[in-house]
Amino acid sequence: MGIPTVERSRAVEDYVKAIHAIADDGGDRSVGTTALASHLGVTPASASGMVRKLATLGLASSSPYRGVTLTDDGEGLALSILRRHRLLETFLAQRLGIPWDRVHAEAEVLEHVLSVELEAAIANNLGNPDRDPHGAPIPRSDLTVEEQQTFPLDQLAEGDRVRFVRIPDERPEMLRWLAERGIAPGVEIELKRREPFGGPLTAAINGREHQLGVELAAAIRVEYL
Amino acid sequence: MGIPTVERSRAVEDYVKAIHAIADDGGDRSVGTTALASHLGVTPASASGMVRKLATLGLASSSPYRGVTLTDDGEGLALSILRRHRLLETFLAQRLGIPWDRVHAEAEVLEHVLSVELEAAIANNLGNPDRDPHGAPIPRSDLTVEEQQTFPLDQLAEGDRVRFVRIPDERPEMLRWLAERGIAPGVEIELKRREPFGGPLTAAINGREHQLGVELAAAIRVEYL
DNA sequence: AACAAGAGTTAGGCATGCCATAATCTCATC
DNA sequence: GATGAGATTATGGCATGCCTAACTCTTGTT
Ligand SMILES: [Mn+2]
Ligand SMILES: [Mn+2]
Ligand SMILES: [Mn+2]
Ligand SMILES: [Mn+2]
Repeated sequence: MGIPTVERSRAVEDYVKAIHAIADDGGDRSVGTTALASHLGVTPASASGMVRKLATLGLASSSPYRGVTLTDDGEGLALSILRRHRLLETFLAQRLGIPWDRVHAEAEVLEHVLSVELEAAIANNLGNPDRDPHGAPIPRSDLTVEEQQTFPLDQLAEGDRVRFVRIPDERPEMLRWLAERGIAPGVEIELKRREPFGGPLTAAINGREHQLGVELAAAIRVEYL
Repeated sequence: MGIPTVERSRAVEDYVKAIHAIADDGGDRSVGTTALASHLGVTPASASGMVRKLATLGLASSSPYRGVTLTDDGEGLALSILRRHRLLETFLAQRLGIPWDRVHAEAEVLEHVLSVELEAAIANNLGNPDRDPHGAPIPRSDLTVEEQQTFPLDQLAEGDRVRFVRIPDERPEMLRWLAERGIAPGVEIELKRREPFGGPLTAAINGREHQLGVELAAAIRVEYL
């Protein structure tokens, strides 16, 4: 633990964030070098080197050939970056009217530069929001996160009625497609039909029917009502 | 001219800004390497090297041993950074309630990272302000700047009545001292007395008399009513 | 139990970027 | 035309982060 006083390079922060992200959706096991590397678009050798560095910085621990795990410090750093990222996205969308498909790219840069004071001011200005524009939970200032069980829309059965919870923020085209149709976290969705063989899903949303491709349906996370 | 599309390092931007700043208050002549170096806290050798680099980037032109001048491109870059800086200061102070003595440090970092879109959104959100919290003019989006003649408060004669126009943003203590007394750009000032030998000035501001040290009085720029 | 394939690591380098010291050079002035 | 302040060059150091090539583990299969 401990308040991050040290200067952390952008690369270090992005690696830590990546390790956190990969571990998180693979159910918390340790992260492989290759997965990490491909996530960041570098070679495994590079990732391996950086992992060693993260270890000396006390951010990760890795037994060679066994994968990486974040230390408590590393986990804290990851969460604090995630907090800044999501607060920024929320602020940009809500206060500056930046479309939700573009806030991610901006936040990706600003997250590495935001001062503690500014982070606090933004959180305060927004009334300490729980979720970012894409429905992702914003880590609280004590770095706890509300966990919630969600399901990908493509696993529903016909007739299921659910609420749209969240969607990844990295795919602008998807976000734009949804925005054009007024589909955003919070709306109710009823699954009408699903075509076999990777066919589209038909869903009723806001009183209209929409055809959702499999990729999209897999990206949309929902909760049961 | 031309829209800055290329990646410019933070150092490059700060050098250009420094050249602009030094040239600007010395009445536009070319800037010496040593002055530039000491302004940035590096050795003349380093500044010399960077100046050569700025020249290859088309941002500055320098005849060796004769000092540096910004090219039109360089001037444009300087002004655009200045615009971002001052928009940021205004935004932070006005929308996020950051005290005016702290906005400078934040802006100093963010100015290098702000996207064009965000700059526009901020300007728009603020209603395209003319001046930052310290009274400095904000370059317009076409990079023109309103020039205005001002005088340092310490050059006034007893009895002069003036308006506080601006104050440098780099000295937090000064700013805090002023803020505590409700003295900010826009207020009227009447010079009551000046003590000789570098003594303080007595000025009536907001219906109260204040003793202003020489340094402070020299930093405060005013216009005649 | 041996082995191959895949995952991971190490070694060696390269590129960028920025700055410093030391030595040298230039130019304006006396 | 000597001098000294200012400027430049030559070298080198350090920090970052990436790559390729070659090697070593680990593990699942046979
Ligand atoms: Mn990032
Ligand atoms: Mn998001
Ligand atoms: Mn700066
Ligand atoms: Mn200012």
